[in-house]
Amino acid sequence: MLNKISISAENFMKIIFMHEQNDSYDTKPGSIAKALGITNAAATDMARNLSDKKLVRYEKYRQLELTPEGKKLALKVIRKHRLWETFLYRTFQMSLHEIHREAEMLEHQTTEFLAEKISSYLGDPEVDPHGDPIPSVDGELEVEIGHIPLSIAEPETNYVITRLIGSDREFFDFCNRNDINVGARLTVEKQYTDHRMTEISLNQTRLLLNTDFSDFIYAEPLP
Amino acid sequence: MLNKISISAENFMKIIFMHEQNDSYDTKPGSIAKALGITNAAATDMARNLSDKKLVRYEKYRQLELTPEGKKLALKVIRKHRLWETFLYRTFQMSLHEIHREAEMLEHQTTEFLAEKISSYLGDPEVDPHGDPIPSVDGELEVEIGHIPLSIAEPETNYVITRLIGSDREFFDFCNRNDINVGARLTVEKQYTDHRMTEISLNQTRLLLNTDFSDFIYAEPLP
DNA sequence: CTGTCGTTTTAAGTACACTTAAATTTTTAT
DNA sequence: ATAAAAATTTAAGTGTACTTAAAACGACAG
Repeated sequence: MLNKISISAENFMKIIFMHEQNDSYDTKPGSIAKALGITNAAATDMARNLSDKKLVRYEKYRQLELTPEGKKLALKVIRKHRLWETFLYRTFQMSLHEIHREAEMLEHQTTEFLAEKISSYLGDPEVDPHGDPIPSVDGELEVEIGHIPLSIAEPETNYVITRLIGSDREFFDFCNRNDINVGARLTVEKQYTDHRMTEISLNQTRLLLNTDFSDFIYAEPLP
Repeated sequence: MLNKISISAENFMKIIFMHEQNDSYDTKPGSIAKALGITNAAATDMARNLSDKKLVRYEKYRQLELTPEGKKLALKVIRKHRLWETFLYRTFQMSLHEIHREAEMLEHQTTEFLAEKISSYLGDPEVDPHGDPIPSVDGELEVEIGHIPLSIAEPETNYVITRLIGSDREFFDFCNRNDINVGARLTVEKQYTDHRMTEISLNQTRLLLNTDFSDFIYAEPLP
């Protein structure tokens, strides 16, 4: 009954979960396909497949939804991913870009046994180096409140960075070069709404971000 | 040209390499199949497949042989396996059995980049906790000399344990309970050749090993 | 209300990693 | 030397994870 689930299926459910959390994406086969780099047809296939296994709810032309079991599996994978990221970051001082790339592979070959060794070795961290919350062993994910992307932040206000949710190398290179890390403080100076730019200052430096970056840096206002 | 090679293929080549090193095994599809838990037919299939890719030399009814490229790939996988074992052993104090089980999975999802991080973190070790030599980055494997299984060791002679090559849990449980570790010293007291038993003593204790264990504990004589 | 555009689904096909069963070859035992 | 036993190969078939191409559908613009 509890037969092994494939790497492709794990990734598929992981993406559904992430899109469910993220209002800017839908969970129809097309957008899952796009995120995974496969064709729509392949995604429909997988959806029907996982539906048979009762991990995904699938009705033609409608949004995909994870069943409770599907969600549980997705969270297990995400937990392993974020534990690996934290571990690689701390142990080998790898960059945010590198840890993501490696965790993406390791997450699928990690037993619960190892995952818990890693977790307790790290002191059961609650967030990974990108600021993403780590699901608990029993599949709870802390709800996140109050943080917003810099692209819609209030001008002339002080913020603390809570998450860096980009995934490409250039984004992380940029963050690195400018000390943009989870926990860093900054001031949002001005929003150039028409041109979709955000001016911030941190460390006595001013930076002008376009939405390619400002959409992916989350922060919450300082009191 | 350098297209990705599958986990199954990596394991297949790894077993060929190990059997090539080990006179007690042959490298015909049948024994590879047995080691992998697949049917002979599947092994023949894979052999033809890897032959097309020039990683294995295959002629009907004959022993399989790795080509130089095949050997290089096998050694890369074995390097990753043994680095992971060493790392998990040192970092999480996992048992010899556990590290093998986990490394068996992780080895296939480890970039050269990560492997080298692990290696230098560990101080570029030459052997793993089982005493198995770790292939170098460029695919050299130290030739092993002078060590033999306890089953054929000289009676009334002192030895130092160099390798523990079992793979099942009971074997490692046994080693653990009796302080049988790489580097430990012992005396081979007597060989009961007819009954295929070896009597050894270490730590003021006498143990009678049958070949299920004495074939898998390697040692070299002390001067 | 309808036509069109974009998406989704279906259909057909490929590659891989297997399986079982039958045919063939090699090995071994007498 | 030869026949039986054991192993290997071939053949046919399965499930997964894809692909391309064609058909079906839904959203919405006029």
